[in-house]
Amino acid sequence: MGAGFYDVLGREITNGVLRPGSVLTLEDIQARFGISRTTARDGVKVLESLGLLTSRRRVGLVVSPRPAWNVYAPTVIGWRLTSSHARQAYIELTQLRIAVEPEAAELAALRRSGAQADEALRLAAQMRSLGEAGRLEEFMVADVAFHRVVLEASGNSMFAALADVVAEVLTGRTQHGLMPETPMPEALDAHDAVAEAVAHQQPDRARAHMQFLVDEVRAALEESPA
Amino acid sequence: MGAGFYDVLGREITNGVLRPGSVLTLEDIQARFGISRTTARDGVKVLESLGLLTSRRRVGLVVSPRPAWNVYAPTVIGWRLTSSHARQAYIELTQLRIAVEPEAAELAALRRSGAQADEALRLAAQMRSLGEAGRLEEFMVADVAFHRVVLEASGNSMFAALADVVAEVLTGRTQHGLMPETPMPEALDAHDAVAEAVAHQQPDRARAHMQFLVDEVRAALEESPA
DNA sequence: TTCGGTCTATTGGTCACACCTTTGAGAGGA
DNA sequence: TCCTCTCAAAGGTGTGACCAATAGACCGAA
Repeated sequence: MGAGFYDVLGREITNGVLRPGSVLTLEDIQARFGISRTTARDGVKVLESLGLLTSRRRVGLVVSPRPAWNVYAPTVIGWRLTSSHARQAYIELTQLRIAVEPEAAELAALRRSGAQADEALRLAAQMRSLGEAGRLEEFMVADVAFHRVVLEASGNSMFAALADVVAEVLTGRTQHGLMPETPMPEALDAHDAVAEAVAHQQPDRARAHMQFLVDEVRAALEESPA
Repeated sequence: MGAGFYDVLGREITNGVLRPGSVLTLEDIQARFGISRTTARDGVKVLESLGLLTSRRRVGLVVSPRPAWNVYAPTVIGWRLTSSHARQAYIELTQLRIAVEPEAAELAALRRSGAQADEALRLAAQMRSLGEAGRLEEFMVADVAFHRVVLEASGNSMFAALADVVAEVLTGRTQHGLMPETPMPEALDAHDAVAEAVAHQQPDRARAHMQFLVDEVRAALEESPA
């Protein structure tokens, strides 16, 4: 894990070890990681474009305040999810998911391609059989794929870009006790209903059933320990 | 406008002039912009971290497919909004806003600080007086500030990060005919209601009135020409 | 004393050049 | 036909030099 040295710095910043306002210099970085100026600047450039740093002449590299971070960049999401504030990150991602998925389902019902409709139906059916058979591992894979199809079918690239985020949340939910582990029958029904509504181009129904699904998540989120 | 050469390339990619799969080389870039390899690599590094490019040895710099783009990065949003597909970008941003703001309002009612409550009330009142006086320029400023406060008060950094996006959408809405230009009385009432609900910590009410506001936007979006 | 301009050391920004590392693709043999 | 081996093309890294901006110290006039 960890591609380059910038990975280390990125983690330290998102983790809070390097607090906003802290100042580094290229020389610090070169010395610390035993790399050349060229390489150090490369990494800094990345962190800069992720909103974690700003470089100022005669000053150095200043750690940016949290509101400046690109919290939607996959790299940053990854760092946050493996930091000591992972739980908070999961909660925020889940809230985002709750907000977006019903809207995405509605749009998907309007814009989905034929292939996407088939895929949604297929995955919903697969979820049912895997869920009822108790094959949880494979169930989760199908679940992730299902939500990805819906998000992509929305035709909105900003929703589609959240597919990985939702995958992350669905995969990690059990680790944080934010969701029931065993798929509940009503959830299976709701997935079916969403798939059918998307396939039959019924936006309101698609939204309603997806709303049901995320409301379950919301409830689990609210009753989970702070 | 346009910070460095990477700005030009970023625009060409998001615009579709440089299509996904196209291949550049560092030498191409150096020659085209008359810059050194170091500088060229700096820019490439940025475009890479925005998901617009991937560099592969022995091949060059390959323009990434659209799903790989970091469409939430402020830079990319800016490029898309000034590209020839600006309208599509606006629509997507607006849909995102529609999805997120009701949820943010609900959370804001639970988590807002005292100062944020005061600010929301103040801005709502200001919107009313400015709106009724027909001072549209200043009205829009207050409107933007209002929505920013709510998003920030949600306590979710991913919602807060959308404040600039919403500002962009609100500012640019008249240019795209996606919203009525004159603030309608019901909208003023709804803003007031959201502010009060947030101040009095009534999450359901806050959500409902924000929902009313974005439903107006949704309606305008649906009846606008494709 | 206070304000404003100037001067300078510090730090990032750019450049040229050399060398290392990876890898696609073609040459050549089994 | 298929596999392997080689090689050149491209990005990746390192070095040292110099340019450009600027925070902060310094100094002088009001």
